[in-house]
Amino acid sequence: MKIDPKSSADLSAQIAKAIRDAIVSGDMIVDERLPSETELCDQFDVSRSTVREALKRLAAQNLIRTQRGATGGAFVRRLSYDEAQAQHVTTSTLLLSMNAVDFETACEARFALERACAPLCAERRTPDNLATMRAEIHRQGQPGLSDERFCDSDVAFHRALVDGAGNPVLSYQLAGAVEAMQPLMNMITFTQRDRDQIIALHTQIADALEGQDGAKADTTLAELSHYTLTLGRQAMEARAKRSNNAD
Amino acid sequence: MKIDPKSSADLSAQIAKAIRDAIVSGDMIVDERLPSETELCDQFDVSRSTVREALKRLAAQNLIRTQRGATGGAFVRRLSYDEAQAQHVTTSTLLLSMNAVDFETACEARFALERACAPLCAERRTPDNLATMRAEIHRQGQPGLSDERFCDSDVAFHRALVDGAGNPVLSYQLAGAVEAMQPLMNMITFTQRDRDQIIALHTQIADALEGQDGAKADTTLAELSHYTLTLGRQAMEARAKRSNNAD
DNA sequence: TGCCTTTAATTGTCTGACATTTTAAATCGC
DNA sequence: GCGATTTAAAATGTCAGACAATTAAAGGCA
Repeated sequence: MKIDPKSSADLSAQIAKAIRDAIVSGDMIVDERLPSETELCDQFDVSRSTVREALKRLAAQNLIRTQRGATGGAFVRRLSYDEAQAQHVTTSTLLLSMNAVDFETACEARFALERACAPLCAERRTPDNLATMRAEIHRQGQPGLSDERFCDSDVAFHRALVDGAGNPVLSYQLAGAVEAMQPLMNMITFTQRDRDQIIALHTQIADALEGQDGAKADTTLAELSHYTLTLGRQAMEARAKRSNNAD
Repeated sequence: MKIDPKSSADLSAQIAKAIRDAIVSGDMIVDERLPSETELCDQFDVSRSTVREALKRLAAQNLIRTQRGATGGAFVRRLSYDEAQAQHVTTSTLLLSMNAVDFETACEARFALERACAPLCAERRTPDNLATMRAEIHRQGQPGLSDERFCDSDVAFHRALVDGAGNPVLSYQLAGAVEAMQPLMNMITFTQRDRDQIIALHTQIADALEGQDGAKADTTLAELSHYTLTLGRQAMEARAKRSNNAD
């Protein structure tokens, strides 16, 4: 583990990279202890502050955990699905908001990926998955539900669908697409008619999955995708109109 | 922007979280300058080392960039697709390796997602996309190509397919699934017969996409998925046998 | 043996200093 | 007055040393 003395980058960034490479390449395994801060100072010939900044960088990426005390130190951390997912959702959300991704692009990506789960979910969905979907559908029909809560429930419904595929890697990958859409969905005002329509489609999807009819689930998802796209377009137009009037 | 004095977590982690929340929520916008380190010391009532550790955490997540000099400081950074993708690939790869995800799960996820791109790609693929695919197919057929290079080319082919859907969000999401599979694929030894088979399927896929036949592309991808799964199973069995013999 | 104290190792935080980089202001020469 | 040069100031990057807090192990005592 060495750093390039000619590089112009921050020392802490170089050191973090060196250690990260060791972890990603498998040179360091899960729960292995890194050298103590003092030892790292000697190894890289830098001060303790610099080493600490490097370690904080790794900690921010969930690559290490630290423990105080006599047998403490920094340890390679096992990246859990939940953490990876949370990280992925944050990154995806930021990516969409910072790059002004339009509703249609995000929506297309989300439903394309989600439809990929439909056949697997139809095959493997558990009673638990179905119960979650039914519960969310019920929640979506409750009067007085705010648009934001309606969206929350929508996300929960779709996550149940994705989880129903019984493939944690798939769930992890899709969480980014589904959850990152939420801020965009929150721009939409759902009329009662919109909600009824969406609930009807959700019910059809749940029915199809319960009946293990993957093809039906897929076509209904396509319908839902199309409908959501229409709602999104209307919302964006209304938004554009409002901002024009405001000028 | 405040931190909880009762929290037991590291101060630098708390400060990083406070700033991160401000960025993610949109309170701070792209290219906005954060207070200087000295100002942050005053705001949070901590030392400069602590503030710096917090800033390094944010830098590690590509949320800020820093600049030295009189008008320098830390600025909210626009997260680019490339960075987000690189981050996503690293996380996905680590997730798979650290959690000993089996070949079948990863393979299933990858092809399910990839098949989601097929119809879009058939519709929108550019001559450029097709040229890349053909070039990679040609590369895959060259004699003396190492297994690793063959895998590289395989990934490049599939990335061209994904990019052909013309949806950057989709490309970003799928990069994680496709690239993270590579270490697992690298465990496979591809015989000449395996390669011929894969090349034939790749050619069929490219033909289907060129002819804008999404359904054909999809079914061929399904075939390829099945075939890859078989190869993976064989490789895992061979590996298990070897490790048994080694005992 | 079992409980308590001490000790050592390690990370967390603070303080102060100096180096480096970059911009803006001040100065100088004309 | 204007352009070039010098200087100053502001900011991050790095270093050194100190002390606090935490934890586990070693040692001591009944």
